[in-house]
Amino acid sequence: MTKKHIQIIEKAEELFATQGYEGTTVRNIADAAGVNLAMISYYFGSKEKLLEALFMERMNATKHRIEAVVNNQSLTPFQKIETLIDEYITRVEEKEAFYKIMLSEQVINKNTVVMKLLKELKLTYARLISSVIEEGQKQKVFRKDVDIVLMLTTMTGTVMLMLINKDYYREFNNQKKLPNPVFEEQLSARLREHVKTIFKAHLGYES
Amino acid sequence: MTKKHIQIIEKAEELFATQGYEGTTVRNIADAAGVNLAMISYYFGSKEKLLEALFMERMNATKHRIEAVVNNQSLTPFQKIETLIDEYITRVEEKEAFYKIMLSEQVINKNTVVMKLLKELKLTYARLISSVIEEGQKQKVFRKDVDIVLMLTTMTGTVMLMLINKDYYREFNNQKKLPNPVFEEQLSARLREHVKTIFKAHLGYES
Amino acid sequence: MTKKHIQIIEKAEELFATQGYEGTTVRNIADAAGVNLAMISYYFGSKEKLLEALFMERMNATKHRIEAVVNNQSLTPFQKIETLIDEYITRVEEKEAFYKIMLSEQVINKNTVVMKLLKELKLTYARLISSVIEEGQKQKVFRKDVDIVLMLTTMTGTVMLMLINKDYYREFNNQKKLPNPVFEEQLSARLREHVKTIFKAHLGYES
Amino acid sequence: MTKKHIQIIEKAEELFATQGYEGTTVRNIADAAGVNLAMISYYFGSKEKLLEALFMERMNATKHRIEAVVNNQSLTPFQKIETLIDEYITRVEEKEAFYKIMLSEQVINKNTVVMKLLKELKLTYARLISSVIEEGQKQKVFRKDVDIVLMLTTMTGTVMLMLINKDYYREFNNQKKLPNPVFEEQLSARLREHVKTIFKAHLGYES
DNA sequence: CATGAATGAGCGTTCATTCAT
DNA sequence: CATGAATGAACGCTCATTCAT
Repeated sequence: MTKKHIQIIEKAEELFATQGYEGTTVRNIADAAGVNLAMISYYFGSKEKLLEALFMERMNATKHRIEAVVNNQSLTPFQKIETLIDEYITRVEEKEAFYKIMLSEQVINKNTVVMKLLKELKLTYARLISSVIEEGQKQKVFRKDVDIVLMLTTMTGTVMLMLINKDYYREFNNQKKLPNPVFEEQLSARLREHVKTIFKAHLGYES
Repeated sequence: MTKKHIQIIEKAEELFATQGYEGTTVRNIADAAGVNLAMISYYFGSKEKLLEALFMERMNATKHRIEAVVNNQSLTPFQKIETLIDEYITRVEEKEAFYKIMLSEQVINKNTVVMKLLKELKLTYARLISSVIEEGQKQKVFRKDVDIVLMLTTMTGTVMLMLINKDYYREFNNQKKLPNPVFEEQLSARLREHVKTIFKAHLGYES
Repeated sequence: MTKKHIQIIEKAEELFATQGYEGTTVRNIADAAGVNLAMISYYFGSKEKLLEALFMERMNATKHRIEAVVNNQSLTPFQKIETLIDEYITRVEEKEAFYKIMLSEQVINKNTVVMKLLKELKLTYARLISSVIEEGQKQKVFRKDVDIVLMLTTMTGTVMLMLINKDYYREFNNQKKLPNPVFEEQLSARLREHVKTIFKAHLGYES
Repeated sequence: MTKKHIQIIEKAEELFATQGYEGTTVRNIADAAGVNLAMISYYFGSKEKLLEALFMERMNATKHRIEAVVNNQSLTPFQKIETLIDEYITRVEEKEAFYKIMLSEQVINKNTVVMKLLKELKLTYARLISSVIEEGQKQKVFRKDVDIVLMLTTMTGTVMLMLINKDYYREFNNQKKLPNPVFEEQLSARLREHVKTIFKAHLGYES
């Protein structure tokens, strides 16, 4: 990964998120990254491969973070769940653009390499969470009948939809005048609490 | 609305959902709808206007349904909320393609006519729900501190993400062999219950 | 020639003059004339044939006017020339649009029916003028060596270029504030005198 | 200006002159110039911009020629006028195609960049000529009341109309059998003499 | 004669990609 | 590895014309 590789990936991420994959031209990316147009094909092979590279990069980081939490022996199942929720929301906040692309790409269910990678990640993610849930069930702190995917769907769904509806949330709640960082922080806190509350109810534990 | 208008809109809906708006060509739509390429411009003016027509059509229907529920004097606030959840999920199940397009378009936050319509609809929707909530609060069956948008975000988020992750839900739960209609029905029921449970907890009422 | 025929021809004339033949669409004409789009093809056969009809109409009128002057036994050759100049300029002033189209069409030297008609008219015109010149030469009031086409070229060239450069003429001579009818009248008078002076010098007669 | 740029401009010039701007397709030009279709947009941005480039190129050359004559201190006003007439006719003979396009474009008085450039050039041209005339008037070799634009209109009109009526001139004068170069040379000489004679009469000088 | 609906052909333009240097 | 020039393919759209009614 040279410096230019990273520059290109970052600008591509930004543009794919704001204009869509199809709506972004290789020229757009080259211009934004300040590199020669032909370089993108040379470095990554194609526009599609650039998207793959971007996904690989971001998804690997995500995977490592999750594993770190799940394998952290010093945390109780309950703590792991709460940490995972926090980690997830933090990650989305840090990489908004990437998560928008991920969402878009999932809607358009093409049979691409990216989609296969994504599907694998999702299964891996669910299995890791599953192990945490089972750990909690053994310890009798979680309910028996937990629908993991449904629960994850609610988490990702809530966070994703909030991501794309942030402005509208702000408008509806008359918080347009609030400085952006303050609004973001408040929203983040509320979102975390909201998701955690849902999880608690669903898993049956009490904080 | 002639027959061909409808044909074109329906095929466009399908293709926009599966390939994205940008990923779908006017030729794709013309071929799928079995009409001449020029017809689409002839009828709708442009590809963009076709999308607008599609949104107008679908959003109007949605709006009327919601209003019917909210204005139904024979329902208690609690019943209205449950009916709205059911209506929403039913609507998404009926018009999967359209809701996928809506999701995609929201990610790419362009300043188009469609986006303006959508924003208006969302605000209208929230305001109607808001009136139901207030009604319930007056009757002291709902909590005082309810975050309407957050709640709606959870509902739409869960339903939307389930829409695009259905296959993966099935795979994770080893339900690949289940006949599709059965799976769909089970999922639908579970989803409705799940969302209603979250709402109950959030609004503070007991069924 | 029904009323609608004339309406169409007149609007077509206007549009062809201001937008060019290629730049004008059949729809433009139909809209401007307030008739159904398909009627133009039905009445005239095609866009090209409409242009032909327009040319036939205008050129016939022109031919009759010229013949009337040339065959007017009560005029001297000198009077005939002066009358022809006046008639020509009057005609151009009356039918500006048509003369613009004629000019445009001559530049694009396509082998169309229109062009053949136009060439014939030009030859007929030149032959009629020629007969007047010869008449004058026999009466020894005109020079022997007269280049008829060159002379006609100067007349039509001056009048045509003035037609398309009128505004610029006005601007250069600081007559922008002059009311349009006044400007037009002055210009017309000056143009007539100018062309007549050139003819006098060329033909060798004195007024 | 690369070789291909020039190739494209020259072929475009030819085609615009013979088929009109609207009547010429970008594909026509690409084929004629032996370049890829996309090259034209790649080099010039658009068909319109190609026309602009063509005008810029030709008009600059024209302007420089005129200025060289007007500023030539060794020439008397009378010589300048005669030289300008010769230069103009030579230029038109050399760049027939371009002058045809210029004429066509002026008829269709669109508000394009090209038209603005052209209007400027015409004013500049008139002002330069004007300075020569004034020079001659001070030296009392030219008349006091000279209508510069009318005079220029006659010159350009005569030359332009001769340009598009050359064949017809030949036919009327029974010179069809004359070899083309001979005809062209004779016509050129006659045209020059003709225009100069008109100017002499108008300006009042004697050669 | 009159017309709304329809269409094949072709328009100018843009795209991701390639390749000689 | 780096790049300006180039390109085939496809894009959305408009055109004059046709035809069933």
